[in-house]
Formats: sequence, structure tokens, C-alpha cells
Amino acid sequence: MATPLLLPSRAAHAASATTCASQHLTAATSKEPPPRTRPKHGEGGASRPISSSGSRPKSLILSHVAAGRMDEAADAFAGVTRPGAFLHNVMIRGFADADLPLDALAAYRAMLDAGARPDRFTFPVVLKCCARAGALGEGRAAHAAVIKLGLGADVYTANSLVALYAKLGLVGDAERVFDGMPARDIVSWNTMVDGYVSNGMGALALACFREMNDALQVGHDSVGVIAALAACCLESALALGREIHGYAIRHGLEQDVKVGTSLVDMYCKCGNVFFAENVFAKMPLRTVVTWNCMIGGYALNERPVDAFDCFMQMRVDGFQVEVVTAINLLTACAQTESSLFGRSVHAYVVRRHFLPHVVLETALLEMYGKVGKVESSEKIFGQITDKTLVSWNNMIAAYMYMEMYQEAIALFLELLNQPLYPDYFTMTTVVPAFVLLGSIRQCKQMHSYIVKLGYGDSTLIMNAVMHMYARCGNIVASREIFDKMPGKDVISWNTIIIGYAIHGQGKIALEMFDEMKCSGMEPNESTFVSVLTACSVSGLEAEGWKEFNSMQQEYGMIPQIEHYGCMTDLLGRAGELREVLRFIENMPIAPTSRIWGSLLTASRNKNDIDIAEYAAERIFQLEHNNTGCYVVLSSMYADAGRWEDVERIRSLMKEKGLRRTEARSLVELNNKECSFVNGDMSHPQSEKIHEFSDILSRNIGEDLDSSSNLRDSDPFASSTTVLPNKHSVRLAVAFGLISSEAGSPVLVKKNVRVCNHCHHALKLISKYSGRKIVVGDTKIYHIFSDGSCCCGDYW
DNA sequence: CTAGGGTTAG
Repeated sequence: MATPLLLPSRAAHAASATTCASQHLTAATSKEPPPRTRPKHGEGGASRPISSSGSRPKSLILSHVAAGRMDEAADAFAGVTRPGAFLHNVMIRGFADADLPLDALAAYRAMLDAGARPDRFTFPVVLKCCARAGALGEGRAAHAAVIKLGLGADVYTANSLVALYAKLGLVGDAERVFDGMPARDIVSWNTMVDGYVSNGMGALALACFREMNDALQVGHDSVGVIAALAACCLESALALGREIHGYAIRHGLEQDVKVGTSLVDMYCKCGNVFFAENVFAKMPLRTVVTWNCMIGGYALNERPVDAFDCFMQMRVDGFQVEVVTAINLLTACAQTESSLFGRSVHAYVVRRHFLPHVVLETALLEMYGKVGKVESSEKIFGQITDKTLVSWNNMIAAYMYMEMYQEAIALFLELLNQPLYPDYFTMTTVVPAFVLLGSIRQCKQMHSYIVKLGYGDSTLIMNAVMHMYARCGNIVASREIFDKMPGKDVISWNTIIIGYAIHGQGKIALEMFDEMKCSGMEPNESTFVSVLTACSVSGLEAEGWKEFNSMQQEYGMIPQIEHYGCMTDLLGRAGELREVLRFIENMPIAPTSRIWGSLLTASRNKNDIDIAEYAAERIFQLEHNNTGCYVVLSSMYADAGRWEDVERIRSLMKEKGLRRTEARSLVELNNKECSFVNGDMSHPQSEKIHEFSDILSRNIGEDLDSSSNLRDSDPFASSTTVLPNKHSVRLAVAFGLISSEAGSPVLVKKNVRVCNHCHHALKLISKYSGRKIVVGDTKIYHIFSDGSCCCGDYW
């Protein structure tokens, strides 16, 4: 490594868009605080006027403070009539060292009340306590006092201010203080770098780390290297992390156990366990934190067995298990099939009296959730006294994992009543529950409830409600919310665009996209997923290509696998299968099963069994248990009359123990929803429903006797064959038609794709009945109206 | 007498 990136050229430095400091760096002259005489223990401040009690109480206070006996120190302090700044500082620092930041702040207030004048030794400690206590108001007041007392130029004090603001998440204020400093030392820079890191701003942290090398005459120390490695974790910057590793070696910093630990951590978090193991093995000294990082690193990289082995080795080496060790182990336990390991860790932490401990309890509940023991999760959740948002989120996730959607929604609603604010994770976890079982009626209920709780102006929440309406088939309601939203963000726009896309209204989706750009909102990668989906669903081939090129050329984005997925869908609908295949083979990223699935769909629509088989083979290489793939292939064989192949797949399935998702259709009526399975007879009006479906069949001239229906094409079905007009969607539609007012649309949601036969029949039924029939499958909404479907017969 | 640093639940 001849030219380390750590020592960049000025040009590179100037190129970094956001610099964290201004230029006025005087050379190494004024950086050191002025020399001072260090009073010896017990005689400090002897020159200052002290009360009649002389220096006795002073040394007494000092020894109490040194031993952490703050009660005694306070008693002795009370005996001093007019303590000077020094003694006040001693008391403040005593409380701070005893981990009593609130008492320290009280001592500071007492100092002010007593009329003593805080000095440059007072504020660093006071500010640190403000940071630890989260006391922003007191911190700001102290900042004002610093300026009033003319201590703003003191490096120690200013550094503490930077740290305070950064710790409280006010990076802007931290930057202002930092930029305003007449001189900065290595601590100032390290504090700023770390401030960026603790606020998740890895790129800024690294820019600042580089900049400090030019600004200071000295190299990085271990503190800075540790902060920079943390920044690499945030950015997953493995290459840069290696460079910093090199720097640490060249400057003899890798001997520092904290640097070594940070290196282990960085390599694990950047996904290179091998490098981490190398560093770990060569470390002359390890601490329990080092072991924790290594165990956590294995867990993070989904190597539970290695995590357990590492844990054993840790105990052999004589290290005590601590809370973090247990938390990291639980991550590994969650990756095993059974709850056995998790339960033993649980028993262990109980024995060690590690509980209660929110993070540990949350890790336990998450682990139980992931191994499918949702009751255990519930039990732990109930026992957590100070539930954090993460606890709630994990409990919701545990319900979701077990497909307990009602419970997930109920818990989410309960969360809205807590003094906690749901975050992005909450929403992305719970939204599928609404989407999967929500009806328009439930959406409306939820919507009004959310508004009543005062979340009506929350962009985060209302984006989810918009999404929910759109996924439940009510794009109009979705649009109404969108139009009324005061603070639309990029997700709001992406949501409304994909909403129109899945309703087959590609033109409107593209209009919204134009409007978005006109409004000054910058599209992101997901926007293009929405836009390209709109183009593909609505068959807008030219527009799709235009946007695909524009995202690269105008926005400098690199298309991701999702974008390629949209493009293969688009091509599959419009073009030749060979063309789709060529497109896939020329993709710069490896195709996933979703891409091959797109080709499979295309070959099904073009009835090309050879290419379908090819696509299916690719899918099985990636996902050997892809149920949907078997179903499509099997129905294609059936259509072609290749019954031996249908049989072959059927037995293959049996061998693997795979079962098809049972088809289910939900029809929404005014006040309730009704669910149907294929051939359903459970509804009280079943006879009438079946009869009406037969009438519809006759009136549309449906051919129920064609050869493909005589034999069962479904490799998972039971021995009884269900005629197409008794498929779940047909029963739901029939019931919807007889149970709702003439002229109103019928809305049905389905958990699997509509079969070709029913799709054709539903078009005719819409014409015959003069009704709009909306059928949502897992991907899009089919809007059948006057004999045609918005999907253009490709889905 | 003062400031900055390594591990933890999605």
C-alpha cells in the first residue's frame, strides 16, 4: 500500500462535498492549553481564601471523593463556608465519577447558587453529565454560560460541547461549535468523527477522518482509528476498513486491544469473517468484548455453530459470560431449527440473575419468535417492564412470522396508545398484516382509528394507510389520502405510483411520476421500481425502456435486481421469449429465482414448454422447494395433455412433502367479508351460490367439459376434481353478485393467481352482468369490465 | 480537578 487513502491529496479532500470543518487552522502553536502549575494533593487552592475551617475539610473531601464516598464528601463539603471553584469542581467530578450525573448537575447548580464562578475545569465535566443524563436544556444553558464567562475558546470545554451535541443527536449544533473553534486538537477531531458515527453518518465520519490528517500535524491515534472503523461498519466499507487496518499496523496501533476488537468487529460487520478470525487469532490480548464481537460476528454472518464453538472456547479461556455475550448467543440460537439452544441460554441468564434487562429480554423474545415459540415470546414481552419500541416491534414480528395477523394488528394498535412512536421498522413489519387480511372495511376502521389517535398528519403512518388501501383494492381512497397529505415524502409518491401500477392504470402512474418530478421531489431507486412496474403491468413497452434508460443516464442509478425483474416482465409481455432469455443472460447481475419466474410466466403465456422447463430448472437450482413453480409447470403439462409429466411432478411433490397453498377467495360486501375455498360448501347459502354460478356458466357459454378440465391438472389436489366454475374465485364472485346492489362493483381478493380458465370466464361474466368485477391476486388487481381485463390478459 | 474510544435486540 504505497499511497494510503488515509492521507489523501488536497484535491480529494476538496472534492468531498461535505466537510466538517472550516479552514482556519493555525499551525501547531495554539493547540496546547497554556501551561499550568499543578497543585499538589491537599494543597490546591491554598492561596485562595478558605473559611476558618482551614485545609482540613479540603483533604477530607478529596479523600472521600477519591474513594467514591459521596455522602461523606457532601457532609464535609457542607462544612465549608465559602468553597471556591476548585472544591465545587471536586464535588461535581466526584458525582460524575460515581456515575451520578444528575447529582453532579445538582452540584453545579449549587455552585451557581452559591455565587461561585465556574472555570475551565467546571464545564467539561458538567457537559459530559448533561450528555449522559440527556439534559439538553441544561446543556444549552451551560453553553451560554461558557460563552458569557469567556471560556468558548478553551479546547477542553469546546470539545465537550461538540460531544454533548453529537451524543444528543444534534449533529448540526456539534458542527457549529466545531467549526467555530479557533484551534482544534486531535480530541476535537476524534469527537467530531465519532459524533458522525453515533448518528449513523458513516460517509461524513470518514470524510472528517481524512480531513483531520491534513489539518493536524500528528497522525491518528487509536481513538480515531476505532471511530473510523465504526464508520466503515456503517458503510460496509471493507476495502477502506482494510486500509485503516494497514494504517494501524504501520503505526503500531493494532497492539491496542480496543483497536484489535474494533478490527474484529469491522470485518464481521463487513461480512468477512475470515479476516476477523485472522485478527482475532493474532491478538496478543483479548477481553470479553473481543470474544463478544467474535461470537456476535459469527451470528451476524449466520454461522450459529461457529458462534457456539467460539463461546465454548471463550469459557475454556476463562472468560465470564456477560449480558452482551448472552444477547449475541441468542442471535445464533434464533438461527437454529429448535428452541433447545435458546432455552438453555434463557435458563442460564435466569440463573445468573441477568434479568430484568430490556435488551436481553427483547433478544429472548425475538429468539423465541424466530424458532416459532410465540407463546414464550408473549410471556417474555408481558414481563418486560420498560418495553422499548424494539420490544414492541419484535413482538409484532413474532406474530407476523407465525402468520398471526390479527394479533399483530391488535398489538400494533396497542402500541399506538403507548408513549412510543412507531418507526419505519414497525410499519414495514405490520403493513403486510393489513395487506394480507385487511378488507376495505377494516382499512376504513383502521384509518379512522389512526386519525383519532392523532396520527393523521404522520407521513410515515399515512404512507402505510395509503399502501393498505391500494393493496386492498381501493386506489381511490389511497389517492384521497395522498392528495390531502401535507408532508409527502418520496415514499408517499412511490406508494401512489405503485398503487396505480397494481391496478393496471399505468398511464396515471406515469402522470403521477411526472407530477412528482415537477414538484421537485427527487425519485429514488424504489420510485423506478414503481414506475417500471406500472409500465410492465400496463404493457407500456416504449415508456418502460425510456424510464429504464433515464434512471441510469439522468439519475446515475445502477439498476438493481428489482429493476431487471420489471424489465423481464415487460419484455415477457411484449417480446419474443428468446429476447427475454437474451436480456436475462446479458444482465450484469446474477439472475434470481424472481427473474426466472418472470421468464416462466412469459413462457406460460406463450405456451412454450421448453423454455418453461428451462426457467423451472433454473428456479429449482436456486430454490429447490418453489411450490408455485411446480404448479405452473404441471398445469402447462396438463394443457398439453402430457399426463405422465403431470404424474411425475405429482410424485416428486409427494416425495418432498410439499403442499400447495390452498386457494382462497375473499369477497367484500358492505359489512362483512366471506371467504371461499375451491368447491366450498360451508357457506349457509352454498346451494344458491353454486346454482347461480352454474347459471352464469350457461349464460356465458362456458365449456366445462374441455379435456384439460376432465383430468386434474393440479399436482396437489385431492382425488375430487373441482370444476372451474366452482373455483373459490367463482363462488366468491357469484356470491358477491347476488348479495350486492346492481351496478356496484364486486371486490374479491385471492391468495393465489387466477387460473386462465377463470380469467376468461370472469371477463364474460363482467359483460353479461354489466358489473365491474375486481379480483386482486398476490401481484395485481384484475379489473374486469365489459368483457375485458385491465391486465390485457397477461399476468 | 477537565474533553474523545471497542461489544448488545429488528
